[in-house]
Amino acid sequence: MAKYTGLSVATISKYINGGNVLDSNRDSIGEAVKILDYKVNEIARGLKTRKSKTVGVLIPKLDSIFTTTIVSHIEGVLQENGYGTIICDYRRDPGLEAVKLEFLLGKSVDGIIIMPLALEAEQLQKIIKNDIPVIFIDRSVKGFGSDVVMADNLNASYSATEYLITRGHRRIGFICGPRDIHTAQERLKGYLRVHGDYRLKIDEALIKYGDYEIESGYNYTKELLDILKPPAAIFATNYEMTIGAIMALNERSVKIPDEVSFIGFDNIHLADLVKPPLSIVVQPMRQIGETAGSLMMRRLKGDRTGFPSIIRLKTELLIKDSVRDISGVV
Amino acid sequence: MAKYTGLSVATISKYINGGNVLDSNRDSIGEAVKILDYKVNEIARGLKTRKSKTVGVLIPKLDSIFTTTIVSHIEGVLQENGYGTIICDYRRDPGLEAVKLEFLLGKSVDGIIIMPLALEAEQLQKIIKNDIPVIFIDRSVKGFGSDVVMADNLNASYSATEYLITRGHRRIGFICGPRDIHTAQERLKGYLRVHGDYRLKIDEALIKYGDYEIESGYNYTKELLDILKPPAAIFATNYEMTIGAIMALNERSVKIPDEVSFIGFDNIHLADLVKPPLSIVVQPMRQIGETAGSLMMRRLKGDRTGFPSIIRLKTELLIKDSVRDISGVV
DNA sequence: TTGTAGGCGTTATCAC
DNA sequence: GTGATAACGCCTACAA
Repeated sequence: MAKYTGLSVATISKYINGGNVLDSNRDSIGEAVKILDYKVNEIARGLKTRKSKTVGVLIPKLDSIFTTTIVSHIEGVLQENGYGTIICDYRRDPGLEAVKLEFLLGKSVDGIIIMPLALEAEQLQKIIKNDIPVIFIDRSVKGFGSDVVMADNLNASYSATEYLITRGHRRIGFICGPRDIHTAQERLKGYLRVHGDYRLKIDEALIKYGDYEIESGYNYTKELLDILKPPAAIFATNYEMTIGAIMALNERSVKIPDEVSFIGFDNIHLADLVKPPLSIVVQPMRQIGETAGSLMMRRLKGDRTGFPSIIRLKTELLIKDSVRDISGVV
Repeated sequence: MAKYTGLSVATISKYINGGNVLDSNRDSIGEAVKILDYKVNEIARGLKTRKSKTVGVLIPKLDSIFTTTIVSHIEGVLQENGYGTIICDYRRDPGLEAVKLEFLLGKSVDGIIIMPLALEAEQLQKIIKNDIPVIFIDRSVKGFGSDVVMADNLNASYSATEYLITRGHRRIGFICGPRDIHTAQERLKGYLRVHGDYRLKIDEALIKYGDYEIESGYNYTKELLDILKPPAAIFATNYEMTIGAIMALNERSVKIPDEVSFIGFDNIHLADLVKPPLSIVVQPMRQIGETAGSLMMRRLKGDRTGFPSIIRLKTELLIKDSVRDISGVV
């Protein structure tokens, strides 16, 4: 480039980075760019600026529509801002989680967005020595103060359960996630709190701790159906377990909502796929992704306003036909 | 590092890259690595070696389980080989498709895996001037000779249709993908060929060209139900359109398989979610991903055996209860 | 406004 | 086996 135009690399660098250059030179450089099909070498630039214009996204699994939808929107926001996204999937493997995080850092990402599983604050602290922005999505890491973008899981669960209660249901089966996962804890809290608020007794037998996988939704639904006094309604608290639950209900030919009322989670398409259409809790995946993306952009620009901010996004309870109103009946 | 150990950078470089170093030096460097928490700067290395140890994956959309499952397995294979993956989603936007491709190249990826949409050979040729390996998945780009890993769409569709035919169905509604997409063309060919092989007439009214989205599955299913002589069976040829079709069938309260037999596509979970369990064509997503990943690794290592190879992976027809056998009845 | 020179962290090529 | 030294392509003082 320098040779072609007869100018120095400094001038050209200025041109590239929008500095002041004589019009005549501007033109000739512009022409050279075309002719030589010049592209800045981001690698070389990164070496100098210590920025890669890339953020890493670390997620538990690429096969969950919840996660990928969020990631997709994060990616969209970053892309608009000239940033690339490296997506890493740690397959819900706590070992891999740390490994991949290091991998990401090794790629010199400028920031990192994590949906953590078993990561601990200490580990994180050690791995991320340089202070690049870290944003958690969906869950946070206890003891590691950083931005978090998540759904308001407690109230999501509260509302859904409340909906069942106000329709006259008293024995509500609750298929919860793992005890050590934050979202699951919150959803459980919602369930418990609404029972308290309505002065209803909790029957521990109705609470099943699954692992957010299809299998456990399937198995625990069956278990719920098999207990002595089976629940009149079942609430599954994530997408996969909702699928599992429906499978079990189908297999047993349990009529929804006549025999059991049901509320599921997460997938809006699911709602209409099943007969009858399912009432579900819908998480604002798009909003989570976009919020995380733009927050990351702000942090990247050095804006630390409100750090660490915990952003809780409202969920929506999509009402369809899977809940029977027995409030009048009772 | 050099300063700390008193050795030259050259020696250290050799150590890092596994060259011969005196045992004593080996130890002192090893110690320095620990103390200084040394990490190779991949950026600087990349600048020198012109390799980023990263491959780009360009996909139409992150929200399709078909795509993400494949990507997940690609990523797994690459990771095992020390390679990173940059995933780019072009949102089924032909404009973005080229943009993101350039973006990927800008990141100096060493190889690129593409699930193309509207990309043309010429464009590709222009964008990818340096000859990094390119592997297509699911579909290829006409006129651009490169490796392709895909499902055997023709036979997948042939078998599914044949299954319907041998069960006595003659009027089979076919919800096809866009005419200009290769997978759709192949699936259509399968449908046509089996009709030929069984000497059955084709009724054009039964073939609907959707766009692989839920909406079109929904609409065309309704259209099929509304024609004068509606089909006895419907075959939807991708995941999204299968969902749409089921929604339409549910909405109309059409009984499967009593009133209409049905075969769907792609999602194994779907099969059991719906009542009755659906017979579906299952694509070997894992295999596609792993094959593409390891093929990429081979190409990256300079092994050009069999280039360009077109790998067609067998699909499976998962038989459940959504097809009625009327062969005896007729 | 433009050019020169030095450096970012690494690898490659020589001598030694 | 080791150490200077020159790249890699870019950015940034600082000097002209």
